[in-house]
Amino acid sequence: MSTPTVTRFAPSPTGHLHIGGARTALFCWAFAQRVRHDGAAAGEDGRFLLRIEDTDQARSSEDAARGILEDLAWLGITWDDGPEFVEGGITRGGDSRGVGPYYQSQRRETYDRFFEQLLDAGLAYPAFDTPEQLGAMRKASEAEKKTFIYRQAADYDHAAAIERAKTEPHVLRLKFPETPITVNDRVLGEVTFPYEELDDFVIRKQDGFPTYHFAVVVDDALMGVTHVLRGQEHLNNTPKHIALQRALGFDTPEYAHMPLIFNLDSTKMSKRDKDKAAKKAVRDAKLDSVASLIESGRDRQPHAVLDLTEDTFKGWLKDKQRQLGRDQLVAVASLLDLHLPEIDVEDFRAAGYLPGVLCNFLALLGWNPGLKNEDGTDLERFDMGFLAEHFSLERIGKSNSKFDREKLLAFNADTIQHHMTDEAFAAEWLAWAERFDPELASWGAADTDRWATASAATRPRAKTLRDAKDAIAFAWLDRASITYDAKSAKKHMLKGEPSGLDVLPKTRDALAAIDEWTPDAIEDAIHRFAETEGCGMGKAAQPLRIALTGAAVSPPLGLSLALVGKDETLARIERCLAHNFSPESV
RNA sequence: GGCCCCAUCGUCUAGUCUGGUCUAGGACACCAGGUUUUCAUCCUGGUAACGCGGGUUCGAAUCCCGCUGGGGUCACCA
Repeated sequence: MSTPTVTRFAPSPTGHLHIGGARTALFCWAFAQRVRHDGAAAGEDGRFLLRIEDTDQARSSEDAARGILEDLAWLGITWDDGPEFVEGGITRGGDSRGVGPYYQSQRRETYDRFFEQLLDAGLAYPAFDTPEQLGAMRKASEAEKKTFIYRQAADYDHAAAIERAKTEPHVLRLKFPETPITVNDRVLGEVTFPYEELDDFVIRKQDGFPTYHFAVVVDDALMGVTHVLRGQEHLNNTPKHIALQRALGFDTPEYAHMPLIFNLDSTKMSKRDKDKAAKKAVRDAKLDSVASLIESGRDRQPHAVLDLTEDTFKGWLKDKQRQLGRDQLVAVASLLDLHLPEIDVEDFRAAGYLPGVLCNFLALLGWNPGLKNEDGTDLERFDMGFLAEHFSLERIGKSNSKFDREKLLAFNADTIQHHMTDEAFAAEWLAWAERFDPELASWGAADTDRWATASAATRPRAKTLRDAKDAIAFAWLDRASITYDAKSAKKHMLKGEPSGLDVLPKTRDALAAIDEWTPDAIEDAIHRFAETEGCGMGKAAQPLRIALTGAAVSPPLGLSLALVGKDETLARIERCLAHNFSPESV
């Protein structure tokens, strides 16, 4: 077998997986999959590698790394090489090629070896400038309206510096070769950077850890990465990486820099957006204390807001910079009935989006299959398998795109409503609830038949797994607390001859006579009733809906009544009949 | 500000490499009708774009130049 084509995704574990990172990972995955798919017969392999870039000691965490692995797994993005992750009997990652470890913090000796090599060859050198000195140099350059470029001093004495480095804190810098560097990008074409713009950047920090630039180049080379797909924000880093590869004697991989993703209003999609939205909502509601916030959401659980002190809260409100924790933001949002913008993969998951839909939509941001459907419309709905077969660098666009949540929502709704069976939906919905709505999950698990009915009733109306509950909220209503919507009651209960109130008792009797309380039997009974009564479906159905839910809206009656149960249905009808619907009272 | 990248409907985009078949197509959103026992769905129709200015050419959304606009980047972060 020939040398495999290897792509890699290398997140730094400083938080959840950002939606932009998810797209990068998706493209890397798809590219490797395509090679594997097309090259299988020829003995070629495509591999997707995952590496954790935790060289920033202060900001990295094991929890974050674990979270990113989970997010990727949920999306359906599998990695061939990398941290091992076992879930549902499926193992992702592992070190079958023996090029690990995949945490950069565990690769220190490797980096040290290459630092040594560079130092011996005089291609890298110790530098002793303090942050203060560097700051002053930058300031001086800025005063001259020039970009600060760090260069080795003309009288630099390498041997002396090496000696001095034995006892003094220092960083290592690359002696940048005096030549322009051309990046041959698979998306953007040839891009040349003049030597004058490139400086002797730091490759080893004072704490001994490699900088990103160094680690990424060494690891990519040693791990056999052949194709580097990353965001366009890295384009300016590429000449540095190429210079390093040359100094170290590595091959330069293929590069493909992809366009960036922004919010609809052109701002960056940032974790901060959520905090901003919450802050604005709290201010708009003129709530200036935790107590008033909890008061405003009276009937909701305060959850994590409770651990907020008044001081913290007030400080947060006043200070643009200060941010609340994730759980606290969620709590604030739920108290205010506020929809926070989804930024991280986890946000979309919590909001009830399907992973396949998210990937589909993400793939369309910057890539397009360029194919048509049979009816002549553009092909834009596809699954992971399609991506694995059709993804190509050539069809990646060059311009940035904006993330339109409306379209994502439309895709998600379409999939739930038109491309999913009730059974599949029931399973997905329950899995979602287990993670994000335990109360709903236990209600669902308690009665399988009822859950199936609930799923069948709500699926054709649900846009997300989260909003699925809305359409059948009446199932949980406490009978005594049902209030009848005045407008609907007037229209469907009082108007006409006969009025809804006249028909309802007879409808009740018809229902009471049903033996087998199933959606179909109920639906049949109501239809037969309307026919024999000659009153039309509207006259039979709408009063029932009002009795059941308090308003004239519900899923199809068979499903709605089956969901509520026979006894409860009849009880709600009785309560409704006992209610005073006189014109004055409604 | 220096350097670098980009530029088709409000948004995602097809078309650009290989100029004519583009009075620029699709999707989402929006508007107007229609179907339906409510809601949701569904069907039909509609509004809406080649940033500007120069070239090249018989002919330019497509090629070239300039301008404008947008973005990225200038750390001992990644």
